[in-house]
Amino acid sequence: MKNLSIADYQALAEFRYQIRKFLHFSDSAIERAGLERSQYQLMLTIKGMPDGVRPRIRDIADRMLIQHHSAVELIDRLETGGYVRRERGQNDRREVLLALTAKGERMLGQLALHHHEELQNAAPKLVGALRRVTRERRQDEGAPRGLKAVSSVGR
Amino acid sequence: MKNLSIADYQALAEFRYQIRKFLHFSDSAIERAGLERSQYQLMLTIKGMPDGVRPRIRDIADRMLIQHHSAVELIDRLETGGYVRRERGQNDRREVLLALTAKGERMLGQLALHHHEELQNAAPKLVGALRRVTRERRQDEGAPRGLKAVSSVGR
DNA sequence: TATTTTATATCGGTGCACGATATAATGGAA
DNA sequence: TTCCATTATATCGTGCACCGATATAAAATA
Repeated sequence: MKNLSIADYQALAEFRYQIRKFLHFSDSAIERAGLERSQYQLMLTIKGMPDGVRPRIRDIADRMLIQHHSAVELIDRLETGGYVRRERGQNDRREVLLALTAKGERMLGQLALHHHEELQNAAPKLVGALRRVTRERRQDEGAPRGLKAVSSVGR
Repeated sequence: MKNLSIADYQALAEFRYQIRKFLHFSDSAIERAGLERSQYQLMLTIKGMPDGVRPRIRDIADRMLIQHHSAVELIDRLETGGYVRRERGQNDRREVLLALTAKGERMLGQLALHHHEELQNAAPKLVGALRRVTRERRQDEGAPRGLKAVSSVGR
């Protein structure tokens, strides 16, 4: 079985760090807005559907890679907060079709914009970390930057 | 205030989906190995330290972007499982220096290799999604692929 | 009509992370 | 030396995300 080099471990660690940093940013932005962690992503998932498709709970669960009953719980809270609307399917009355309310649209708009801006900054480091993992380096990306968060280690 | 286009929302949603997919893969690989979600990352964080640095709990917490007492809990469970070793600092006896045990090294090696392989597949889509968010398209990446997980929507 | 399948919902439990707080060693300041 | 602020780690109780098991109800099929 092939083994990884120290550089590989460092690259993997760096990639996880970059993901965590982005999600950490995301979490605090969402929390400041008064939402829960996954509520933003569920709204984004609705909004990101092709064209004007009204997703069912099943579709949301698939896209978020969670069990449908986990999606149900999230949607319960989103509906309570007035961000999302449930509507029974016309043809198939088992279905629940989802849509953002006006309030949901506004909130999602703000948060998504904030995330979009952050990603303009964060993307290069994420891409760089991925390149390091796949060893697909390019000149213009330079060497891996030092582990800033633990620069205090030299004690 | 500038607004985002539908394509922007779709790009953001796609990026979140790709991250979730990777983390979902990660979670199941880790669970199959009998570990908890963050235990792998903590071990990886130790291993990914520059040179032979023995990190303190403080360093781990900084690098994982969690509170130090959250790191303490994780390390408690890792130590119980025999993956990580605590050692009091010589100079400063408040410090706890961490190291992987042989068992920890073996486990981390397997998991990291598995992750490394997966990233060879996943990286292009992640990079593509990031490019779409930053509008930095390149010809060889093609248009955003359809939302596979919800292809069932056309019902 | 009876049975199976599909869609959503409910319940109880686990892991991750947090805030508040405690313990204990260190480093200065008086 | 004594006192106090700082730093490092640990403990306790809490909330959210997600899960497995199970329930309800509509639809599809036999």
